[in-house]
Amino acid sequence: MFFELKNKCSETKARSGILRTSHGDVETPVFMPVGTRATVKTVTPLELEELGARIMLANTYHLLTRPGIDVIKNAGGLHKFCGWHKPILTDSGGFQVFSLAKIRKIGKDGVEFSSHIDGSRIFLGPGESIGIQKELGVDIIMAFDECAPYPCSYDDALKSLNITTEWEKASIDFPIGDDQKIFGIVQGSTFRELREKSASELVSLGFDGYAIGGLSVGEPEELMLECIRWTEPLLPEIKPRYLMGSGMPKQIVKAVAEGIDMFDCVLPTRLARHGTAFINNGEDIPVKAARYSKDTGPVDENCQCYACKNFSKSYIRHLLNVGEILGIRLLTIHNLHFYFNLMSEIRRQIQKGTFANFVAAYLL
RNA sequence: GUGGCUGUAGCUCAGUUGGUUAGAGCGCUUGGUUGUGGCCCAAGAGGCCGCGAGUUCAAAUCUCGUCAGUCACC
Repeated sequence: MFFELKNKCSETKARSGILRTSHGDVETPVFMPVGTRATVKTVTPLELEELGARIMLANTYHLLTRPGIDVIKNAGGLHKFCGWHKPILTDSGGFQVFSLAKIRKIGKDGVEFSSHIDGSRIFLGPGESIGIQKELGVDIIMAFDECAPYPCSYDDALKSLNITTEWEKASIDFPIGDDQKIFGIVQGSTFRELREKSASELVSLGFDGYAIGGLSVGEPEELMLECIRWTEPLLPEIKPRYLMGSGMPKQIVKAVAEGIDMFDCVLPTRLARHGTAFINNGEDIPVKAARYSKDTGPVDENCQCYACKNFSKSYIRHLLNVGEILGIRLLTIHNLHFYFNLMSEIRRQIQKGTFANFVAAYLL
C-alpha cells in the first residue's frame, strides 16, 4: 500500500503515517524541501539527508527549460542525474507557466508560452507534463493544473477550474510507471462551492493522493485554513493530502491540525539566502541586520544544527554581508534543520497523542 | 619650507554661469516575500556642505584666513 495511516489525533484532524515508495519510506506529516532545478540550493544530497529530508521536490517546468529532458534521460533519470536516491516529487509545471512565463495561450489541451530563459516557444499540457515526469522517473507525479491568482472573481475561478479539471482527467489517463504515483490538485480559488466541486470531481477520478493548490498566493491565512476545512472532509482518509506551497512554521502546525500530511515551501531556503533565520516557535530574525554584528551567540540557543553549534550570528552576518557563499549555506542548513525538526516534533506529538496540547503551546 | 590637489550622509562620490526644501549608489532601520531568479519591492532614519570671516537680495558654489589629508619639489 502506498500510504499507511498510523495514528490519528483525537482532538484535531492531525494524522501520522508512512508513504511507501520504491526509493524509500517517508514518515508523515512531512516537509519536502524545494529543489526546483534538481538541487536544494547550497546543500548536497548527503547533507540534506543528514538534516532529515526524506523526499524532495523538483520542477518539470524548470528542468524542461534547462537542462532539457533528454539530458536527464541520458543520465538514467532524475535520481541518478542529481545524486538524490530517496523519493522525488515533481511539480507539473502548471504553476510556473502562470507565475514565470511571459506570453501564453491557454487552450483545451494545454498552454503555449515563451521560456523565461530564452523566449523560445514551449507547449505544455497534461500529456506533455505527465510524460516528462514519467521520463524523469520520479516517485510522485503531480497532475497538470492551472493556479488561479488571488483575488479572483467567481467566474474566472470557475473558468479556471473547468480547464484544470479537464487537464486533470487527461493527466490521470496518461500511462505512468508501475512504481510511480500521481496526485490530483484541488483548485477553486477561495470559493467554497468550487473547492467542493473540485474535490469531489478529483476523488471520483481516483488519484493516489490529493493536493490542495491555489493557496498561499496572497490570501489571508484564515481564508487559507477555511479552504482546507471545506476541502478536507471530501478527501478519502486513506489517501495522503498535500498542501502546496505552504508555509510558515505556525501555518504548517495549523494545517497539520486540519488533516494535511505533506508540505513544501521555499521559505526556509529562500529566506536563508536573504539573510533571515527561523527561531523558537517559528519567529524569524534578520541575521543580516547590523544589530547582530557583535552578537557572539548562535542563531538559536536551543538549536542543535551544525551552524548553531559552531558559528555565531556575528560571523554569519559577516559572511552574508560580504557575500560569502558559506553565509547562506549555514542559514540554509539552519532553516532546513528547523523545519525538519519541527516536523519530527509534530509526528512525535501525534504518535504520543499530545498533539493538541503541542499546538496550543506552539501558537502562543 | 614652497607649490599643487582634496575636504558635501556611516562609506564612495555628484552638485551647471551663485538661485526654491543639498542629491545618488552602497550601507543602516522597518515592513513585504509561501507548488524558488543567491533576488526584488515599499517606506524611513541619517548633513554646522572641515572651521572662521567677507562679498551678495541670495554662498556647498566667489574672496581671504585657518585646520586636516595628500602629492611634487627643495
